[in-house]
Amino acid sequence: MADEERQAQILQLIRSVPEGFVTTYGDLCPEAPRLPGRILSTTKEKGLPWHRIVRADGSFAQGDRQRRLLRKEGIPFAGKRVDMEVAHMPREALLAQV
DNA sequence: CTAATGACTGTCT
DNA sequence: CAGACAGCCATTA
Repeated sequence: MADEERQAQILQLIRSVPEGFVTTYGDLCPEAPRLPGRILSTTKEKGLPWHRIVRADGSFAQGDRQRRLLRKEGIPFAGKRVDMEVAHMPREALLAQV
């Protein structure tokens, strides 16, 4: 049952990311960054701001499709990647919201 | 049960 | 700055 708990926790964190900000896979699950990724690729949950989940270095996994959504939400860019200095929402901040 | 894979990450070349 | 490696967890073959 711990697995579902972990997944539910991750989903909740994803939902709590405010518009205009982004978070990383590592923040959603420091122990296994691949988990959030797998969940996002397999889950059928709707309305998830999956585009706000980016890599630790500010690059994103879904290429153009994601880039456009991010830009549309007014997320600051640093060249070709997301400006983490400004738009990054740390794990602690997400936990604090809940 | 073992091996391979994936929306990852930090460290080393 | 870009590419290669090894670690990490759960799913799939």
